[in-house]
Amino acid sequence: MQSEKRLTGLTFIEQARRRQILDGAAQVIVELGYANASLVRIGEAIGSSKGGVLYHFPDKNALVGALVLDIYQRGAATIAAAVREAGDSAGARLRAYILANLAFTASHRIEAMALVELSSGYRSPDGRRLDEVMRHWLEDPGRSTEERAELAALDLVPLVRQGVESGEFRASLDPDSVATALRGAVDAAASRWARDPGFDPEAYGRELADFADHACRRVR
Amino acid sequence: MQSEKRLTGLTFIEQARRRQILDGAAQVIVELGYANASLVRIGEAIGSSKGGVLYHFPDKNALVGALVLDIYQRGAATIAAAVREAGDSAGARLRAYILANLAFTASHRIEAMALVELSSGYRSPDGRRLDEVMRHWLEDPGRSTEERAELAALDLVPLVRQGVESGEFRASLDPDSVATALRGAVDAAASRWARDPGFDPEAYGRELADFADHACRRVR
Amino acid sequence: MQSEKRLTGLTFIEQARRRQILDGAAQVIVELGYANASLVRIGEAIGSSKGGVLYHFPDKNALVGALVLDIYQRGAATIAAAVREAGDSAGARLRAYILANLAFTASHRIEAMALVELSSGYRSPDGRRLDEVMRHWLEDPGRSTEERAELAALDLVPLVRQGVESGEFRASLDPDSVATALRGAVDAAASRWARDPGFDPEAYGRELADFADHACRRVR
Amino acid sequence: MQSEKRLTGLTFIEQARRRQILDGAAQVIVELGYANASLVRIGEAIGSSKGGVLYHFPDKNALVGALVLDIYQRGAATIAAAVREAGDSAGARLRAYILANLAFTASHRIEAMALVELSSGYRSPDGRRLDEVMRHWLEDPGRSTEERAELAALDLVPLVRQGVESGEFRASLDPDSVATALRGAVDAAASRWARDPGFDPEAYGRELADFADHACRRVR
DNA sequence: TATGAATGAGCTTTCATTCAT
DNA sequence: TATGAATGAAAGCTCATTCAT
Repeated sequence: MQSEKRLTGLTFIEQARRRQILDGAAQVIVELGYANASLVRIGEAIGSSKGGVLYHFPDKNALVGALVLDIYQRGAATIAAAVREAGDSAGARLRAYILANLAFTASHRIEAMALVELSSGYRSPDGRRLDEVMRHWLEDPGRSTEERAELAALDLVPLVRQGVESGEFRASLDPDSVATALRGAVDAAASRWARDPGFDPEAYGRELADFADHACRRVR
Repeated sequence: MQSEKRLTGLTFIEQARRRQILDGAAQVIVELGYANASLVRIGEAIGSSKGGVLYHFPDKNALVGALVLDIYQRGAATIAAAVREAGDSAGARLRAYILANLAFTASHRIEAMALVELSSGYRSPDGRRLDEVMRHWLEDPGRSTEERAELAALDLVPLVRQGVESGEFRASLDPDSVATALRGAVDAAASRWARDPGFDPEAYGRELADFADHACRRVR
Repeated sequence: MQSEKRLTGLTFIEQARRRQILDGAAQVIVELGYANASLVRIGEAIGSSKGGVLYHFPDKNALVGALVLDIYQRGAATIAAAVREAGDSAGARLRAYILANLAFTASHRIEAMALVELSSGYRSPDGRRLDEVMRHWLEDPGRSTEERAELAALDLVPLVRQGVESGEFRASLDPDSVATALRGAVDAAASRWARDPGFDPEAYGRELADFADHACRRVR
Repeated sequence: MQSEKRLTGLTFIEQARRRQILDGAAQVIVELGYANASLVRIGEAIGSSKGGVLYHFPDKNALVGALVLDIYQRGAATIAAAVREAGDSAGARLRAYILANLAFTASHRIEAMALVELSSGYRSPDGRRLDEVMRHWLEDPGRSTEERAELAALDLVPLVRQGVESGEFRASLDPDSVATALRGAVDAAASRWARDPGFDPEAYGRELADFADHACRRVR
C-alpha cells in the first residue's frame, strides 16, 4: 500500500535520511560555522558523500531552507502550546514564552545554535538575510492556518501590548522595544552556551522570566 | 624627522590608509555578508585593488582581526568613559552603560552591524569563534593596563554584582544571567536596525535603560 | 515459443522499449542539445527513470551509438530504395537521392536534427568523432551484405562519377567535391529547420534537386 | 603614456594573452569537442591554469562569445572585402564569396573547425543555440555601421536575389534555397577537412565556385 | 524489469595568496 | 606603495555509473 509507505510524498526511509542530513547539517554549521559548512563536510558528518546529500535536496540552499523551517516549526509548536496553556494573564504568558523558549534551547542545543549561526551568517543566493527569506517562506500560501498561527506566536509584540492594555504591565512600556530586548536576551542563551558549555539554559530561563516580570509588571 | 611621522611604527599616511581599509571592509561586510566580503570587493570599496589591501595587512585574517579590535577599542573607550562619569551608583552606571552602548551603535552604524555579522560569521583559520579569539587577544601581555581596563568595562557582571551587593539592586538577581540578558538585548539593536532601517537605537536605548532599571532596582 | 517472441535475441517488448528510449533520447538531444541530454532527462522523456534506461543499454555511449545507427539505417534504407527505383540515369538517381533525403528529413524531423546535433557534439570515450566511429561500425564484419550495400548508397561519389563517365554530367565535374557540396547542402536543411520552424524541407529538396541538375548536367 | 600602452581599454600584453587564450580554446574545442573543452584543458593548452584563463575572461561563456565574435569578424572582413572588389556582376560576386570563404577556411583551419563545432555544440546558459545568441550580439547597438555591413555581407540571399533580378541568374532560382544550399556546401569543407587531413579547401572552393556558376547562371 | 540510493569524477566559479614589476 | 598576473584550493553542482532490492 502506497499510503503506508508514504507521507507527504516521501517514503519513510527517505524521510529518515532527510532527518539525518538535517541533523548533520546543523551539527556541522554549529561546529564550523555556516561559511565552512560545505556539502562534503555535511556528507562526512553523516557518513555519506556530497552526492548523497544532493540526492535528497536539490541544492544547498534548499537544504538550509528545510533546516531552518524544520527548527522553526518544531520550536514554534512547543512555544505556542506553552503560551496557550498559560492562560490569559499577560504575565503568565510572557513567563511561559520565555521558559518554553529556553526549554527548547536546552533540549535542542544544536538546533538552537545553528539557528543563531544562520540568522547572521546565511545569505540567500541573491544576497538576502535569513529574516527576509523567512518572511517569504512564511507567506507561502501553501502554509496552513495553524502553522501560520504557531509561527505568529513567536512574535512578542502583541503579547506585551496585551499586557500594557490590560493594565497588567506598566503603561510606559514600549511593546516594540521590550519585544526586541527580550528576543535578544532569549537568543543570547544559544551563543552564550556555545562558548560556555557549563551554561544552564533553563536556569537562565527562570532568571530571565523573573527579570522580565519585574521589568514589565506594574508596581502595585 | 622620523619620530614625528611615526606612531607605533606606522607613518601617518600608512595609518590613514589602514583606517580607510578597515572602514571599507566594515562596509562591505555589512552590505554583502562576511562570506561574500572578498578582498577584491573590499579593495573596490576604497577605490583600490586586492593587492593594495594586502600590502597593508599580511592576510585577510589579520585584516578582520584588526577591524574587530579597532571597533571594540573605540566602543570600549567611549562606554568605559560614560560609565566612569556616571558616578558610583550602580543604577546610574548601568543606565550609562546601556545608553552609551546604543549611542555608539547609533553613531557607528556600520561598525556595529559589522561586529554582529562577524560575531557569528567569522572563524579563525583553526576554527575558533570570534569570542574565543578575542579572549586570546585581550590576554596579549603586550596590551597596556588602561586598554585592559577599558575592555574589561564591557563586562556587565561586576557592575550588576556591585548593585546587588550595595543593596541598590534586588538581592535575588543573578548577575551572570542579568549580564547575559542585557548584553543580548543591547546587541539585538544592531541586527534589528539592519533589517529595519527605521529603527532608532537611541530611543531603544532609553527604553531599555528604563526596562533594566525596573528589572533590577529593589522596590522601595 | 521463444522463437516467436524473439528476434535477434530480444523479445518484442524489449524491442519496443528500446525504440521508445531511442525516440526519447533523440527528442531530448534536439531540445536541449547533446551536452544537456542526461540520462535522467531521457528517462523522464519516456516516463521512466535513469535506471530504466540503463537497463536496456549498457551505458550512455551505447545508447547514442544505437540511436545513430538506427537513424542511419532507417534513412539509408529509404534512400537506397528511392535511388534504386530511379533507374539507371545518373541525373534521375541524383534527383531521387536528394528528394529522398529531404523527404526523410521532413518525415523524421527529430531524428534528422538529432543527427546534426550528434555529428559534431558526440565524441566517443576515446575522443573520436561520430564519422570516425561510424566508419568502424560499418566495417563490423557482423554486418550483412545488404546492410552494407544500403549504407554505401549514402555515398554520393560513385553516383556522380557514374554520371561523369556516362557523359550525362559535365566532364569537368570533380565527383569528390560535388559529393561533399551536395551532402553539405542536404544536411544544411536540418539545422536550417531547427532555427526556422517555417522551413519546408521538401520544397527545399525540389529546389536543391533542380539546382544540382543544372550544376551537373552537360549542356546539350 | 597610457595611450601608447592601451587600445580599447586593454594593454597590449593583456590583448596578447587574450589572443593566446582564444587560440588555445579554438584548438581544444576542435581537438576534443566543445563538450570536453574544459577550462583546465584550455589552460593547459596555453601552458597556463584554469585560473589564468578566468583572470582574462569573466566566465567560460564570455570566452566562447569572444572567440566566436573574433572569428566571425575576421572572416567577415576578408569575405566582405573580396565580394566588394569583385565588382557588380552577381556571378563574379558569388564566385568571390565562395573563394574567399574557402580561402579563409584554408588559412584559418582551426578557427573554421571551431566555428562548426560550436555552431551545433554550443548552448548558452539559458539553452539557446549559437545562431540565436549571435543574432543578439550582432544587434548590439554598440556595434559600428561598418561592422554591421561586413557581417551582413555573409548573407547570401541578397547576393543571389540580385543575380536573379538582373537576369544574370536563372529566373526560377529560389534565393533562399540557393543561399541555404551554398552555405551548407561551404561549411561542409571544415568538417570534411577535420576527418580528412588531405582535403584541399581552396581546390574545393574552385570546384564549388564552378558548380555554383553552372547551377545559377542563365543558359545563354 | 525496473527504481532508489549513493558515489565520485569532473565541471564552472570564487577567492586568498604569491610574486614580479 | 601599489597593481597586474597567475595559481590552486575549495566550493556547489551535474551526471554517468554501480548496486541492492
